Amino acid sequence: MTIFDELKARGLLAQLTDEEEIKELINNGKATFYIGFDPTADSLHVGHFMALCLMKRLQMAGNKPIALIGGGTAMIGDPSGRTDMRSMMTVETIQHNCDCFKEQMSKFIDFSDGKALMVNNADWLLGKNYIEFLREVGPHFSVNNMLRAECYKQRMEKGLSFLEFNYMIMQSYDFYELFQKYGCNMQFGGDDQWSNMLGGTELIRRKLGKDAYAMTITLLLNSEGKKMGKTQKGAVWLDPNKTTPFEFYQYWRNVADADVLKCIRMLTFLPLEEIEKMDSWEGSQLNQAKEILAYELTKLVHGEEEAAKAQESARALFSAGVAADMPTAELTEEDFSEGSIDLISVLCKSGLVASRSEGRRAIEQGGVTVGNDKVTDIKAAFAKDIFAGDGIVVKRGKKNFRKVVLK
RNA sequence: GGAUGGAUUCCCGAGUGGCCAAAGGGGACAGACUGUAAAUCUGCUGCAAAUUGCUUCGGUGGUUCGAAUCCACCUCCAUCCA
Repeated sequence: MTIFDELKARGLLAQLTDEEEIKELINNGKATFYIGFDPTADSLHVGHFMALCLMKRLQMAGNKPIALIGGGTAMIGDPSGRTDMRSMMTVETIQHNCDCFKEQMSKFIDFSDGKALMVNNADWLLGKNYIEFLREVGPHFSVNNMLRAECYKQRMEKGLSFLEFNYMIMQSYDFYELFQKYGCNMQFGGDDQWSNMLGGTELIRRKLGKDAYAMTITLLLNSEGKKMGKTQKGAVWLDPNKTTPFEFYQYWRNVADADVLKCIRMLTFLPLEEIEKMDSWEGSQLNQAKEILAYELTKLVHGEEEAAKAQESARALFSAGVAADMPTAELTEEDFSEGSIDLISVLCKSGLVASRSEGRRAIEQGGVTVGNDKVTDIKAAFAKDIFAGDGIVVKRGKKNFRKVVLK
């Protein structure tokens, strides 16, 4: 099976500028392609992960990836897919984020021996002179056309600043620059990037009279049409310090039935034949598929050892209620008065609830378990010795728990 | 620069002098049912020393016994005019 057919079978391909040409290039390892990542946070998240996987797949097929870090474009802020304006980031933050991105990416992509490149568009964008730049690219963009682009259309009602309006031009220039410098003939990205990417191919054609190609990958949406990889607490991060391997595992363990197969297909490297078998699974059997999905992804991001640990913990916790490797919270002597501590304090100190009011509520509604006992008395207090040694498992709801130990 | 309309809790959105910690919906959280899913039903959703107190309706100041609500100035946003 060719790489192109595989990408297609996995449902990754969304829009392509020239299907035949792109097929020819990537199947024969003749593509030098880039994907841009704007350093808007200090860690990559699940959305980036798809792009990294795509890079990896194409690299394995002999193509050369260029990871572009948007140290320059992040100064502008991409309005695509946004209904409000991004807050501007300071130069220092952007630089810090760039460094973090670099480190994380090297774990996925093989940058040795020039098999892949990493560049930062700050290197060529920041030094630009405004007037010169305008004369260089300005004539090739039609404002009329730009306003028709989907990414701006959505913003016409809510408002779009001139700053953000320029984002497309910057991204287009990146492609142009990479095309000339590295012979980069293709750009990939999320489907929301389509209009920005077309800006690049257009610019190359107009300025150089050459062809370049663009292809977008399907955005990973859940069955409700929302972007996956987001929780109410924010994104699901790849950095284990921001999202622990266990949390990461649980995120995928808990996806909706309707989304499991799609996720396995799009995100894992499992052979397609194997995935086809799962396609007929129904009902509670899908639970197995979720376990596979969670395990595979945790393995890709955090390594086999962490994945195994997360899986074990999850199994143990949900069947027996205790696991060897689980989030732990420590109490100190000062937390106790006269040798005991009240339950609301325990919930707060362990980070299971954000405020005492929330803790009180959780207890009143019967959502709190200490050890194996449900506790509904908000005044309940516990003696020091039950936290001694291995400590005791405190749960809020079914999926939030901490082992609470006396230090 | 001018005219008009706006800014309310996580989001949308009601409230236009006391009965307002602020309707309704969404989301989130907890419970029941389940398969760590979905749907459904119930509860709940500012903070705390919790039948009470404290802080909150873009910002600052003012009027008033009392302000999300009235006045002044400011900031930001949208629409139209230039």
